[in-house]
Amino acid sequence: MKRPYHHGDLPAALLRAAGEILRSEGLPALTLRAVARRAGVSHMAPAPHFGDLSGLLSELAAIGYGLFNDTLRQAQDHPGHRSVPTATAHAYVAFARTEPAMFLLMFRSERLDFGRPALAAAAAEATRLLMRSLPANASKPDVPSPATLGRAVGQWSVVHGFAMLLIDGRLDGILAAPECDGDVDRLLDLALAS
Amino acid sequence: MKRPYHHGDLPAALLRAAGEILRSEGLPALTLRAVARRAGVSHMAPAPHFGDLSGLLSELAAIGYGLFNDTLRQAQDHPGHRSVPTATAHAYVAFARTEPAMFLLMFRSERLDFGRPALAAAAAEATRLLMRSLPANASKPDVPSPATLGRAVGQWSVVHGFAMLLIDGRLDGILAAPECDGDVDRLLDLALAS
DNA sequence: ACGCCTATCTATACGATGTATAGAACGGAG
DNA sequence: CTCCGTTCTATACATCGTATAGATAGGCGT
Repeated sequence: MKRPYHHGDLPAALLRAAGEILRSEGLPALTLRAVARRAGVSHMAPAPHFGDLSGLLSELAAIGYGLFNDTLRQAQDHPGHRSVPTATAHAYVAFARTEPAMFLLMFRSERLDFGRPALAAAAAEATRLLMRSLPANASKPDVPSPATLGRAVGQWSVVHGFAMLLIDGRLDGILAAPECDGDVDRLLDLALAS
Repeated sequence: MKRPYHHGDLPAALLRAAGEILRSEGLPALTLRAVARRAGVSHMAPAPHFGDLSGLLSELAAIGYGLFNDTLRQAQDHPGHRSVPTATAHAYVAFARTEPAMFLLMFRSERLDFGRPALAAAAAEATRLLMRSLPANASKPDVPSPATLGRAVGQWSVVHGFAMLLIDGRLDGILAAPECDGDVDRLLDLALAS
């Protein structure tokens, strides 16, 4: 049962290990050496595939954006009883709640390299999906009116800020209030209604 | 010109050095050893005063919240041509733009210890100021109506999300568009108008 | 005035991390 | 079959946070 010298598909195995560590132990535990340990290789094995740490984190974040985009797409295709923008907002917050560490990794650009094609494409697709959920400018869809632009940025900002504050525990006190009774979706609806 | 063995007021000197490093070199450069180096003491000198790293970061964040609260207060007392909530929003974003590293430190609770009285008090005062900028519930100011609660959380979320996305560079593409022409305040006004 | 006691600061050590480098093992091209 | 580049290992180094032990100084009781 000796592992062969060449792994076969080490990049995929490393990304899988990184994802597991990120989910189970959080962002601070996501180190290069820990990933290599979990994948059962030496701590310098990732180098030929990902370069340095930011390389691995960026590829992992690209995968995260892929899942994120899937979530947004599904919410927009099947908004249920909600409007499309509201459904998108709930999907956004739900992703941040389900995968908080991944969400933080994705929106913490300091350790990420957006020069990587995979990450750049996935992140661009995410913003495209977020902008799509808004009523387009009829005359020229490529050049949105200031009002449309403001609505897009405003919508994104509310949802992103809500998710960030929520993950950071800043809304815990408010969530405990009897008005929402710990119901995050209800509080989000209240916030969106303003 | 030999420095005495006992510094005199090492805690203040360390916090000053930490603030300088944070401003000039950013959050990742803010290490315990770097702070001690800049203050001219051994790297274990901070321990008796701040305990571990999170202690020093928390006290520095408390100072940051103090400046932040001053900014908010001044905007609310002298809103100028803007409404009080809008002036508060602009002050919020202006602080994040002027001191991005400090802003990130303050809203990155993972390395902070909110058990520290100074930090807990300063952060609580910040949320109080943010909630104050909204029309209070006339009948029972302590128990806000759901609509008021929603408006408070919504307002905070937009502004926080806008600031976070801005600092992270996520709005750079939109800012370059001709509608706002790089004017952050204008884009914020558009976002708030939605 | 004197001696101890505690807080403060230094020196040293240890494990962990990211990265650079050199060398070993493999796989495919000629 | 040989060579060569890719992949992986082994080792080394600087840096970080922290634990521990020892040096220094200021304050307090006597």
